[in-house]
Amino acid sequence: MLGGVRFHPDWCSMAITIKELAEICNVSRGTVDRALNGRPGISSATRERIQQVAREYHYRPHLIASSLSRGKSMSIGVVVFDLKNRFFSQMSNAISLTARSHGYFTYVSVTEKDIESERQILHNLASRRVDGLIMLPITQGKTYIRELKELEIPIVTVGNQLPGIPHVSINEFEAAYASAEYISRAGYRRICFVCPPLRKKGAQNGRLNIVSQDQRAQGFLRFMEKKREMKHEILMEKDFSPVAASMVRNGKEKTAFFCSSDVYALELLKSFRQMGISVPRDAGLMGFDNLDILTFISPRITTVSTSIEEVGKQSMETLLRLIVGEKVRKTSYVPYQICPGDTI
Amino acid sequence: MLGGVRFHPDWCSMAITIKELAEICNVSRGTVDRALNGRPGISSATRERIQQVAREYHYRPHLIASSLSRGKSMSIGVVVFDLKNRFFSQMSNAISLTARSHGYFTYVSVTEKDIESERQILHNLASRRVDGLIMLPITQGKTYIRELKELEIPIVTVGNQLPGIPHVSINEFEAAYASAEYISRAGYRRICFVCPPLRKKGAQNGRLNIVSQDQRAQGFLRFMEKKREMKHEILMEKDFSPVAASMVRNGKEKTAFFCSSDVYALELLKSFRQMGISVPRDAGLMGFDNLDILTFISPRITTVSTSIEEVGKQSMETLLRLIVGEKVRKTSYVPYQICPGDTI
DNA sequence: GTGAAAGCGCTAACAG
DNA sequence: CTGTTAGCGCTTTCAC
Repeated sequence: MLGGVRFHPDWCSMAITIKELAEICNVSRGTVDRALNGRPGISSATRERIQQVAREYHYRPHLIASSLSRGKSMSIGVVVFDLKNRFFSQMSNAISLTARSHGYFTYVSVTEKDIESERQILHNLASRRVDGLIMLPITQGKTYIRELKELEIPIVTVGNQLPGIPHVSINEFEAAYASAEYISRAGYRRICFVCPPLRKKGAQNGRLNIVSQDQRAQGFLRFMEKKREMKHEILMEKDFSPVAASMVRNGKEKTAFFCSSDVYALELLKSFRQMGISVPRDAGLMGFDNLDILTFISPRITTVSTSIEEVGKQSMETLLRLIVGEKVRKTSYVPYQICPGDTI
Repeated sequence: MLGGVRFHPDWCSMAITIKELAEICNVSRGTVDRALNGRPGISSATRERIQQVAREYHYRPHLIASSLSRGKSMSIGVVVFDLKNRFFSQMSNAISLTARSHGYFTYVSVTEKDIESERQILHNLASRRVDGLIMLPITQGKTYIRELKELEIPIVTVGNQLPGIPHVSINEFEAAYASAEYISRAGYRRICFVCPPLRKKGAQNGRLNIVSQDQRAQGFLRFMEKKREMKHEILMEKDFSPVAASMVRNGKEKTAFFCSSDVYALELLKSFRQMGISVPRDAGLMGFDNLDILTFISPRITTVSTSIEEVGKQSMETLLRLIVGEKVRKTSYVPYQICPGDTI
């Protein structure tokens, strides 16, 4: 490009810049900017002439330069455990769509439940100057929250909560409470709550964030406090199936297994089947999340629908509000719904 | 920050820049750059001093500025139909992980099988100057491929193929051929191939890319050509379940339904159950993809495992090779494996 | 309505 | 070993 002149639109393979366009059109860069970005203060004649030339030369705006200059990257970071879990992928899907409809693109990254990875990802995203962050934190604790605040980036959490940081999720507590109530109404006198090991102090120095699971447990327990006449247990072994099976075999009353996730319910159903225990004949079963794979399972597992797409959408909308400086509610709840099935 | 001086590390909330660090340390920006980015030509004494100050002031590199200056964004675009489909989300998960292990972050965006969205996304990502692109194209055709080439960005496709563009996937043709063979060996004399409507010229002007599904069909047909004594049909109605059911009821021979996706197999199994048709007693059933939800389904559906994570990983690795300018194979195949189940 | 110029924060080539 | 300087491509302010 000697002398700063381009001879043919398709001649040179390198991307054309605003500066070159300016030279070609014999105007200043400012004018090109006005023409291409719909800014005022330009005659429609020159505007169209410039737009025409830009098209001919396949001009492509350089969003990195633009970001640097405007101090906005138009990108947001999404940080989740992984995308294998349907819950997270469906949510990311909704986030990505909502973001794009507002001109934002999403960096999606997965922590694999590793605290150090999470830290690195967050810092990297901060360095990339994302305009906001939606995260499902695995970490918790004061130090961690301070670290997040020091990023000075608008953050919305989903799933697990972090005190002082805006949060979108279903009302886990209420949903679990209502589910227990639902089971009780169905006539069961004994409920066993199946959940992953909570407050596992050992792993990763007890910093793992399991607030969400914990709230489900709390909701369940609250209902049980009200219904003193009912029996309840909590099963949080890693290998819960054999224990559950022996409860079914040795218990006098028919037990309903209320699982804090559909995944556990599926596990249990599978093991029960292998052991010759029939659901709901020998035991009740209820899940949580209404994963879409349930439609293929028979018997239809009773569960709680948590409209995960809505969580994704609302978290993004909340984040956008934070980005433009509006105040937002610290916690927004998305509706849940009990989905009757054949197992309760 | 009057006079360009910062008094306290924690005093000012705005991020500190390399220029300010230079002033504080009484060195030049070049030296700070050398210290912070491990470049040679600096004494370890000043390096450590600068690093120390950078830490005190919570210096955070500005990757946007860095990208602009170096002409590399260290980000790559991932473009898929959606993340609801397990296939895509598992792949994106692997891509994201592999990318990060090489310092790249991934913009994940979903087209929802809309040609116009796909175009917009690609152009936006190009404007963001992603260093590479992994995509599962919905579009096909010469014009489209030219458009992709004009982006002048390294591209790797997965799933659907595009002539002339590097591609990573399983060998659909071979896998389908082998599956048909497997079914035949199991003693079936009649196979019905269930797939989505191929060559659907109507929708989106026939530009929809269904190469992947097509290759599965071709593999099936090739085997059938060899085995003239066997009967075969192809079922590609939208509402295939009733048709399949009537085939089971009216056919003289036991039919195996070979579905081009586990999703169809699941659908069929469900409908069959509702209609009192038992698998594999009344009909055989084979799927494709080995979706992980199959472990929860009984009977265990016979299927083909396509190690989708491997596709994600390899596509990213191929892309990285393209980015550094290495030559790559136009097509790399990832191994497939037949997963015996109880339905064939 | 248009032009000129000073950034945005970092990199890299060159001079000392 | 360290400093200087000219970009990277776009935005924005202020003159004219």
